[in-house]
Amino acid sequence: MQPSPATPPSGAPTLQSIAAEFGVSSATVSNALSGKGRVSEALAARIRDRAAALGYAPSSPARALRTGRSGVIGLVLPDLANPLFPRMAQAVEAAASREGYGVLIADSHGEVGAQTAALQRLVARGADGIIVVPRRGTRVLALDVPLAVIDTPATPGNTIASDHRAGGAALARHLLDLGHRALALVGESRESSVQRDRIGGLRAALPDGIRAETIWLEEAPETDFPALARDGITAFAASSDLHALRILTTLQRAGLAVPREVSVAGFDDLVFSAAVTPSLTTMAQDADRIAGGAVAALIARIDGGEAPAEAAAPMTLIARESTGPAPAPTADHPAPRSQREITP
Amino acid sequence: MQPSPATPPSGAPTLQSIAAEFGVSSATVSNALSGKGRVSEALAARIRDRAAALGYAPSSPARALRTGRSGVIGLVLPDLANPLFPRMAQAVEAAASREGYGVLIADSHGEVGAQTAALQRLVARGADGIIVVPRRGTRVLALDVPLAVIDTPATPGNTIASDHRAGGAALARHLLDLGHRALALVGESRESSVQRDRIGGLRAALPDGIRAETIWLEEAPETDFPALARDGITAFAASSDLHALRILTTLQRAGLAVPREVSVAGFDDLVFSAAVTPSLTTMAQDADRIAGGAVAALIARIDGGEAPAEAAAPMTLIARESTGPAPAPTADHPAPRSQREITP
DNA sequence: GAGGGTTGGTTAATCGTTTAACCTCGTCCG
DNA sequence: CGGACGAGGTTAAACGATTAACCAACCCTC
Repeated sequence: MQPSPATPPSGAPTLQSIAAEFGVSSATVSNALSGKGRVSEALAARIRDRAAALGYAPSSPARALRTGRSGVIGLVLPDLANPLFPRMAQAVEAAASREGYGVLIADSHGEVGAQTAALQRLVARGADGIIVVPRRGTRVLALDVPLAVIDTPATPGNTIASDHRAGGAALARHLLDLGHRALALVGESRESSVQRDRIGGLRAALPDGIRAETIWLEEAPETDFPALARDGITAFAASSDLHALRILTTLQRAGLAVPREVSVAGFDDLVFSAAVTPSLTTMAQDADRIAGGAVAALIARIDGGEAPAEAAAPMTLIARESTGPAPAPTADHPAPRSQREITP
Repeated sequence: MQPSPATPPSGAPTLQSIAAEFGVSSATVSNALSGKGRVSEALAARIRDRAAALGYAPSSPARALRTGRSGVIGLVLPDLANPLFPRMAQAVEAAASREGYGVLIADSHGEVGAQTAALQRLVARGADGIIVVPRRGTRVLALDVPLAVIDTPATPGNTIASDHRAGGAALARHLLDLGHRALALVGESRESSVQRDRIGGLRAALPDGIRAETIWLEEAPETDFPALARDGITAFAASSDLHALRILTTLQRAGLAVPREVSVAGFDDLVFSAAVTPSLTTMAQDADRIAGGAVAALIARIDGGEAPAEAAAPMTLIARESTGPAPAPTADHPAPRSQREITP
């Protein structure tokens, strides 16, 4: 009984329709394709060929119903419009599909309530596990579904994240090395643990005697950056390239030369960062590594094992044109004395 | 027989477990919850209460298997890292979840092969339909699954899109109204039908006698924008805010005042466009409308009907600081004579 | 030449929901 | 009082894949 050319009665081929062509049972076809049961190699080969020719794909609902696994993971993001997250989404999608998983997205639109709602929707849709990038310092409620959280190493419940603190420190060192002794550290909101870590890392790496002004834009939205520069600040380090860009263009507009007179640096190496003039110096996250780690941890959890916690991924400095040597101190703005200089 | 407090034997509640509590059949519970069959209102109410209390959610694989509908749509994007698409993804997700659908994403990473591969993965995962934002002028292959395409009105097979051509024309008019008579139209690639339409719309709206230089960055990546400005160009219109930003910062760096000496405008109102100084004038897409239209059309197709084709959504001009009146012509750069001025 | 092992399958149950078809009362009407 | 009817359920079959349990040959060995 050879395969009849007859297409399956209607729609997509199923195990049954293929089985009927060969006059065998559907279990045999299943076994042949999965290589699990006992099927003669000859028959198995013919079945595989035929299945391939028909473009057979197992019905995922049927498989999901039987096995209890949907092969889909959920991804909850605070705000897709924020340029940082698409990068993460892209990396997660790539990592997941490499592992044979699909990705169901949910945007919590920045609202805390929507975040939990999104989680539940994803669970209801049958996600095997969920990756959450929590909104500003939100604690993710424990759910009875495997979870992986991308936040900061410091956050309890965090699965994997960039070492934002070390990243901040490295950026601080970069600026110190360039001779800057008066910096402005610009964040948006203290409530974001990521931003707290970045700014905190920057601060902590600055020795005493260095002038450092911390500005939270949420609290001081009208900050006059050019005025700060004229007041002696020679470098701005922002917690995001978006703010760095804002600072950069504002300084440029005010006639200040970047990086000759003032340096500017940010975080995350956003799409535009390389495109602007001067191109932005930035601390980049290794999105692929973070996403890969999150996906791996999540899958491990789905498969029952505990996740091998790899907490902090290093960030890397991308030094571009927007940072340069600190300008020579003028009489107007003497260099602040650092402790290092005082104690020889 | 009242509901026993006993939780269902294991895991999530099912129709059966609830039915058992009430001593009725699972069909009755199904009917009570869906309001379809014949169930006494009293019993139905008790069942609904209990289901709500238990947090019952129907198993989506089971439902999908039975009904042939997964309640999930796929979204294929060319490149999530490109800031234009997340906006669209966000709007699609919002519209879809409003309609009770989940969104499965797939990033084709700009590769044409990956685009078809992504489509097939999504179909295999059981997507009821797919929304595609095709990569630069790629024709989407016909699949046996409902499709909605977001490209340009001109593209065959397109479902819905912004009227990029009219948007270009409107932007051109804005610049003409400001007195500009020498423009540079800057696109990235001719292969993108969206960009062709935008630049084409700009060109077409310019009367004879207006100087207009079209620049495709893919072909002339080293274009010297400040030189163009010094050569008499007073306005740059870019097919994307990303390029507009690049032009803006390059001009600023070169010491040209925007918009006093040169105007710059772009498309899409990307995240950073309002944040830079000067803020960017831009032609914005109505992402919610496009996404909503695409989702509606797709669902209509899924439900068997033909989609009500609403082809072109208008774009809206967001005039900000980066465009202003054309500078008074100097002896060095006399205003080109427009036909309008010649024939009174 | 009977028992044991191996090979190559088949049968049937199961996952949870939906839905058409059927059944069993009680009621009402002619 | 017999039959029709409606209200309120129940039964059972499907959807398609997986998998444990079973079974029929056949081969080999003692």
